[in-house]
Amino acid sequence: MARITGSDGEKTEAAIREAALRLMARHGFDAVSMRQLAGEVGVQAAALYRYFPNKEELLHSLMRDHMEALIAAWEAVRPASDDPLVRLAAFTANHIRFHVERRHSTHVSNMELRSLGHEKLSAILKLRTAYEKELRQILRDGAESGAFDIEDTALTAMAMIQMITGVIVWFRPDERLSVADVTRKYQAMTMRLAGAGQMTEHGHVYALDEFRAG
Amino acid sequence: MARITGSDGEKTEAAIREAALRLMARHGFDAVSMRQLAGEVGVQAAALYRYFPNKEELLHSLMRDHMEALIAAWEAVRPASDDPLVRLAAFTANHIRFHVERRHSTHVSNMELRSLGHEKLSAILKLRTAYEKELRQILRDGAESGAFDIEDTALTAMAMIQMITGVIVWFRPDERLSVADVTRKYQAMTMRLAGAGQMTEHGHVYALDEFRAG
DNA sequence: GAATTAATTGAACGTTCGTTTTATTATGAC
DNA sequence: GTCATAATAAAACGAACGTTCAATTAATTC
Repeated sequence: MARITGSDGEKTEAAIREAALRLMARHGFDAVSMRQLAGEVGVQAAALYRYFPNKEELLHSLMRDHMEALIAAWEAVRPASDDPLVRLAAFTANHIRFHVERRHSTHVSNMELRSLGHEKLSAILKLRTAYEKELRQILRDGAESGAFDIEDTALTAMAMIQMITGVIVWFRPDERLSVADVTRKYQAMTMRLAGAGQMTEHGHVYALDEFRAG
Repeated sequence: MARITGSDGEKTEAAIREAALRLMARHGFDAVSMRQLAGEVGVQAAALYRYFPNKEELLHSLMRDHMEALIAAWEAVRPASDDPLVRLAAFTANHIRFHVERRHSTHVSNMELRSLGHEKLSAILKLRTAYEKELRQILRDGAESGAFDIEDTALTAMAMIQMITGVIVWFRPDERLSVADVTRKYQAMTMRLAGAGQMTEHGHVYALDEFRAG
């Protein structure tokens, strides 16, 4: 036997990606075999090689998609305003929303970098650096304009990103807090880290609904 | 051939632990084979089974050691003072020093939890929770006494831990910043997150040398 | 210096891995 | 309907995996 009734290339590829993210997020890249992945999709292992030349390419493709989607999501909501507070609030909200919605691909992208070869690793890190640069620029602008009070912008940017990415470690959407709650609280914390504390006292921009909802 | 001149059980076990941490931190638990590990130690794979009954037990042992050492390190430097600022500064300094000094075991302990079975995972998480509870208590005491201004202590504690643990992602001890520099800057950031900003303006306790040096 | 114990080797076990090859079938175009 | 092609199955490849076991030797004990 070979081709099965109702099979469809595009659907199969999407199913492979989804299953790969889910399985690899839970068990890790190495612990997921091509047979197990194929079984989850309802297909034979050999069929996977019609869509990805090998296992590492599959991982790389998943990670590239993740990073490109993250950057695209940010570019879609990036405020026209040049107010650093508005921009930082928007960045935080977008980052949290994206990572909560894509917890599987976030886990894979954050944990499996070491399973990539040199060139593929560099390609992913390049995207990551470009994204982090956005935050650094916001902080630098805010520090220059006096809106923020920051001792070390590079270090603060790293600390912020680690803090807000960490949401997915403990956050479960069906608990006491909604995504909107968490976003608001993390926005308040990034403002504190940026030294924008004095602005919070008169009910400020970064609590606007557009950033709360993400 | 069998036993080799100069061989010694204790030294071999220590060498196995060290090599396992180094290799697993770099390549991941699954990607390190018992043969590769044995080769790094200068021994045959079968010799490893004299010290650890299997690969999972080895991982569990490494993680348990890591967590117990972390808790012991904190108990050794925990201030007698009940000033929340002093305690938070000490916690931050100890956490950063410990994780920078043990970056390999930190990576393994943070990344390979999913390679543990149910019971072993629970045992490690129990230790982790006990450690995190220390920070939560500091924040709660500070919030009650008015030294801190915190909206959500549990969430703030998680955010803080993620932030300060993240140091090992980017920090390399031979760069522009010393461990003391990084510690001081992260202490300032945890104080901001705790809402203790007003205290920093009169050159406060948490900049004392004992916490800077760790 | 003989007996015992601790430490290790080397070979082997069955299993699973990523991947390739070849054959087979459903689908879409004409 | 025929035909090309896209999609998959089934079987097989060698290599590597974690682990076990019997044999062997260094160190220790008496």
